[in-house]
Amino acid sequence: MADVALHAGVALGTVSNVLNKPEKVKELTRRKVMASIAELGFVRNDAARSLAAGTSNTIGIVLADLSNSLFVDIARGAEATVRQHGMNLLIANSDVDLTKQSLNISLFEQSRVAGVLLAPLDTAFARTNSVLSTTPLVLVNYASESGTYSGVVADEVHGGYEAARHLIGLGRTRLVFLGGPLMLMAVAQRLAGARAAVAESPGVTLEHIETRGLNMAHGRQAGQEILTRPAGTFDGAVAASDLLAVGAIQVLDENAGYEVPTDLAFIGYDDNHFASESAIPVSTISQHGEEMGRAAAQLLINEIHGGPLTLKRTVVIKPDLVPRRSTLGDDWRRD
Amino acid sequence: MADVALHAGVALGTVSNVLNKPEKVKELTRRKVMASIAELGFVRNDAARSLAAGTSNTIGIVLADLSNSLFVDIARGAEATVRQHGMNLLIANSDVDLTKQSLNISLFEQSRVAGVLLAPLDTAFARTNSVLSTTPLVLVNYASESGTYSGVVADEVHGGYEAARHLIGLGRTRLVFLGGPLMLMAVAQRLAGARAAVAESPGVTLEHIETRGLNMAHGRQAGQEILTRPAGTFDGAVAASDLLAVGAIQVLDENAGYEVPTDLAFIGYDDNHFASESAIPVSTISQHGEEMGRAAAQLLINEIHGGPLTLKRTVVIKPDLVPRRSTLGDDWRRD
DNA sequence: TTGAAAGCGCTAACAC
DNA sequence: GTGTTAGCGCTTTCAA
Repeated sequence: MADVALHAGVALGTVSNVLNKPEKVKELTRRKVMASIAELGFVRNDAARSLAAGTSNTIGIVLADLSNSLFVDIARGAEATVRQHGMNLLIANSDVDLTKQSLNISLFEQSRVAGVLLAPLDTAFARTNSVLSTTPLVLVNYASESGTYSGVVADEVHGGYEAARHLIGLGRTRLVFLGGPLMLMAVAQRLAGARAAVAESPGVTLEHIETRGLNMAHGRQAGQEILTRPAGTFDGAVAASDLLAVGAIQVLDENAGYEVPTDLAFIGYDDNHFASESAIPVSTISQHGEEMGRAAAQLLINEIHGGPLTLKRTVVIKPDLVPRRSTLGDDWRRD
Repeated sequence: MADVALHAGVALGTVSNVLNKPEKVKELTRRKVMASIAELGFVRNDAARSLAAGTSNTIGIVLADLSNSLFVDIARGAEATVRQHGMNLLIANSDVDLTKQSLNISLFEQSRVAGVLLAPLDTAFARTNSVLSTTPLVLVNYASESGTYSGVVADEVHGGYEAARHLIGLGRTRLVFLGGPLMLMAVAQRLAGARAAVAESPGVTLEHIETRGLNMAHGRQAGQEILTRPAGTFDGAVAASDLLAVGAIQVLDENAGYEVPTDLAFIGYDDNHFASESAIPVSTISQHGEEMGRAAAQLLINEIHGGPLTLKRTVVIKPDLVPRRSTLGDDWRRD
């Protein structure tokens, strides 16, 4: 920076001002300095900057699983908001590993980012021992039970409710809920929501087939399970994830007897990028990942500016129904 | 750090040594210091550290598109190698935006990471103006034409060749290549490989249906195109991406007349995570993203340790055939 | 506006 | 092994 000052014939402090408070510098001086910066290929050392300034302008986000499009959406949304505030977003992937998650959090702490967004595994944030002393932390997709942190969550109960309502609205009365393990809060809540919808609809029943996970293989198993029942046992299915739905539908599809959605209408959950692209586009509940990311970033930025005593709050984002062919049948038009 | 030293009753320098060169400190002292660190909740300031040390221990990776599983795989592989060397990996997403890509690179430059991995868009790295003055940079999935940078690429020509060979080996003789635009180097090379395989097989023909992109919608259009031809025009198809293949297969599947793979065997490209999970699991060419990531990270680390005069080299990773039902039919067994 | 100077928290080289 | 000290490159007073 001294070189730049020399080259531009100004004081070192002025160069700093050009970079940080351009409005405090005469336009002409500013141009001169900028020119020198370009000519010398100068790149400001952010380590020194944040050491001296005591604050960084980057925010870190720790994602539970980059293979899950929900988290990618969250990151995308967070980035938009962060950029809007002139800050940058750096991503760390925990890859469904609690140890890595802790590591990543402390990595960001060490590098003194302005704040951290944490999108943990459903059950995984069970008291991450890394106690963020000073770094502001906002949770995404997981509620801080103790109210220690602000956070953004999707209203899973509502999502489950909407899914079941949709089927009931289509005249389905013998529902089945596919999903598990119930240890996963999100699954339990979706099921609760579906149950609530059924409870308020006389004549509608809901059975729960518990799966051991939420991916496509589990979906196939669930599909097999459905096939063991007498034909017509169910006429509507809510799956706790799109993958589950797709897997189950495949099995049902291979074994003539159950046609989707005629015999059995299916709705999934997550709005996974390929849910709309499978053979039978799957109706689903979208959690609006980008919106969650944006909201979380906003909360974090508030906290960064507001200091540690900023009121902690939890923003709840209502998921929405995205009906497709697996419930509407041919009425559904592909774009 | 001074606090820790005081608390532990040692000198400040000793605390530094405990953190950086534990072997230079007596075990007892080390434990005392660690205890104080824990008790005081001390977190080392990495900004100061890298400022003083002149080197950071984190590596940044700039990814073209987090929604593309190839890039996620690359990141995962890179992280494994980076961690193995005691360093950390931070991810930035360019989101298919050249401007963001440049921004992300300079972001990493500014924060003085030890090195940068860049996985650009196919054609997008056209002379990114950010000239990394000092920061070592290694390319992934894109070859530096000028030999300025080391890099890791998949052998696209070989991949295309293998795909076509697979179909020819199954007795298919009237092939079609789906893919485009040819502006994309990867597509052009895959096509070239397929052509090479056809050229060495007398009696086998290859037609090219050019698409305007590589996603599922383009695949559907290509499928329509195939349907306009007389039945039996083609008996084998190589698609430049899995999404393309899945889209085309869907269209063919809906319009009885073409059964996959009986009438038309299909092979895609990328080993996209859902290629194996679509209704008809799609045979594909896997680019071994994780391996590419590992190799790139290794090259970068070599360069970091070896200094700027390290020999630049390009590692080529051969993609492999992953046969599934869309070519093998019922012979293929789902796991 | 400008120039000078005091650190930010840590590493590394040096004597002890 | 341990304690001391001079910076790393920048921001930010403060007086001019």
